Amino acid sequence: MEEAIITLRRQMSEIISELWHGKEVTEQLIRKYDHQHLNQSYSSLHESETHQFLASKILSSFEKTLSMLSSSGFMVCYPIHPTTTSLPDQDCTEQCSKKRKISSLRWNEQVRVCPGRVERPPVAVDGHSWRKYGQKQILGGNFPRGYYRCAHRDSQGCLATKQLQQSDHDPTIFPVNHRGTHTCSHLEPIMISVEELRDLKSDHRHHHQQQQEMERARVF
DNA sequence: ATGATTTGACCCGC
DNA sequence: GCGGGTCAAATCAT
Ligand SMILES: [Zn+2]
Repeated sequence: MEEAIITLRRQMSEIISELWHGKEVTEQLIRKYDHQHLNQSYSSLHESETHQFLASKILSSFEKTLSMLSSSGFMVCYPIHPTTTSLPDQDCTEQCSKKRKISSLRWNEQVRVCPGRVERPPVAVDGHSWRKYGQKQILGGNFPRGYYRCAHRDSQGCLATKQLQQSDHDPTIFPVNHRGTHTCSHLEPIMISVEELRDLKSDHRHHHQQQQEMERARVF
């Protein structure tokens, strides 16, 4: 039983890596289409737009699958990749030596993204799901600072928060300021998903029964 | 219809 | 009053 779960975990992480890969390649494809669209190297503009539309459908299919896994309680971490790395920052140690309780839960990291992915901040690369709740221009910074909180704040009272602000000097660097650690559980949703699976199976049966009955009814 | 993002308003400490 | 952080209504996406 225990072993089966370990095996499942490993298989799931391979599946998730593959999904990330598909998502990434599709993003490359979309960028390529954008480029071609700009240069109008297509004879038909409609054809180009159709390709872009289909590619975006593929992308959202990958993203939907990933988010379904995530909301089912699986850790959907971005796999280690040569062009995308997350470096822990040094100063996370003892700037919090004062009387502050909360500050002990603060740390920084620098997320570097590949040059093609500079437009959108790398919010989900840590495997947690976040909700943006604010954005602000900060003095001396050209890029706005984005404020994110854990998506399970209401459902599980998780108070984890982070701020992202693209670096002015190197736009491929996104310094992240974490505030608070996650108290949300990933195990509970997994248990629930097992229950749901059972329900889904019976629902399916019912659905099939209903369908068969309807087919039968149509025949007669 | 539901859920997520956007964005100006609002709040709080200095 | 000013700058940084959060709220929430309007808007956007699915
Ligand atoms: Zn959390």
